[in-house]
Amino acid sequence: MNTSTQLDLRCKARHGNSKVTREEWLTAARDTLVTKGVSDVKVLTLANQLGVARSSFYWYFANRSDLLDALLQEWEQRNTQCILEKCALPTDSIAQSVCHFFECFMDPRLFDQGLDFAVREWSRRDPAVREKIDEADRLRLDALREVFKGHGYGGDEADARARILYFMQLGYHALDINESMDTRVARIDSYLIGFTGRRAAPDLIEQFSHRARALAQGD
Amino acid sequence: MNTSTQLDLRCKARHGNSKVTREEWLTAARDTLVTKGVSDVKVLTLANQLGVARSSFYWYFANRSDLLDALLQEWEQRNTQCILEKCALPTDSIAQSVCHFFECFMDPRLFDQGLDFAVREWSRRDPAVREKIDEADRLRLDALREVFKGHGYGGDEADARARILYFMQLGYHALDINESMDTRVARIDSYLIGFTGRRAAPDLIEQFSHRARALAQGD
DNA sequence: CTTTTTCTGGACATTATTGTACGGATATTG
DNA sequence: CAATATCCGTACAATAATGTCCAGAAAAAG
Repeated sequence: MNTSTQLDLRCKARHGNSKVTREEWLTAARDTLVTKGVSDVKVLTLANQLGVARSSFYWYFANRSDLLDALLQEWEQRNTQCILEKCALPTDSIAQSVCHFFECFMDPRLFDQGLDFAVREWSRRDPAVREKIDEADRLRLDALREVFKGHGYGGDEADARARILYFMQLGYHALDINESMDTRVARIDSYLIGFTGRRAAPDLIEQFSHRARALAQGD
Repeated sequence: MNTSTQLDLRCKARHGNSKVTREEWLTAARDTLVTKGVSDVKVLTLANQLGVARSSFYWYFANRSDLLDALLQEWEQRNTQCILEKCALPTDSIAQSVCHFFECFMDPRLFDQGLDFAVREWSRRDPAVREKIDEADRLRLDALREVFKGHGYGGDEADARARILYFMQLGYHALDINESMDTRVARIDSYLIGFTGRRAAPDLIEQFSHRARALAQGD
């Protein structure tokens, strides 16, 4: 408890009269962006949440727009990278590649689904944000298409399957379904047939299910 | 031109000093809900759009919440019904059933994709709306699962394929992709393989492509 | 033409949100 | 301890949004 307090003090209250850090403003703002949407990210609300006066905000940020810019930059750096990395992993089967892709969405430390969706919603009202989302989608779909092509699918089918897989994953989260990991894991066999058109090796499924349940526990 | 003017008069300005109708308030509100989200549906903005004073709004609606209730009711009556109807159509092949399902999303008179997505976004901030979205998703997925089961798929695979198909469709629109109908039709063959795991009859594809292009023209 | 019904517009009160100014509190530094 | 840099809080100003009140315009009904 004592060391933990010291650690807190090293992060917060590092200088002067500080009660909250810039990071805490950003975290609160990201939470609101994800749960309530960009138009509910308000300086007053965040200040009340953090228990400080509204004016303190303007020490860390020039204005509200400055805060939103920071959030967008955070998303831009994080979410696309892990998909591209998973797609680049060499595998023996298409099923294994698809499982790698799935891992992005099962481990909250990799791909932040809520943030991705929130930014997408935001993009519908802000052309600058829209441009960045479009580029992210293009990069991710390109990577997935190459994965299918690398496992012997023709250009057209690789493109269609990449889109089905990507849109399915996005659509799943857009619906904000509340399913347990067990429920999802139970369907992985059928999903892989649907996505790849081929039956996956049983040991791959076993391996993936094990890893999925471990991730669900560890978090 | 003359008859059209008469028709306008029969709808608008039916009584007293009227300049806009309740329907016009609703239409403007629906447009804003779809393009900008629920938090941008503001009485002042709508009044400016329609060219009347803000206070006129309160003749037609008790308050802002009353307007939003009306929009939700409109969505509830429209969007789920056409999916259930298309799923209930008897067919010779699963591919034909999937094509029927697709028709909902190709004909704007049937399923309003923008409205559906906007309500989904809205539901993330309003528990009452969330309940109605959940029920709609349940009904639609149930119907799709029965379609696959009716064409010989086992329970688990039918469930997985219903979800893939539904989430793919939702995800597609969530990403707000701008593709021409020609581009989409060119992929239908590969899509059907991905969704059903079976190759569709060539004449079915030809028939569906023809109908798709006709719908794109007529609108 | 008069009365009635229907709808609009301007004025007012209230609340929410953004942004600025400045004094003051607190830990760090010398 | 004194000086400094850092951050917070109160007060003020401006704008936008909601909702209410009521006079009055305009078509419909008599």
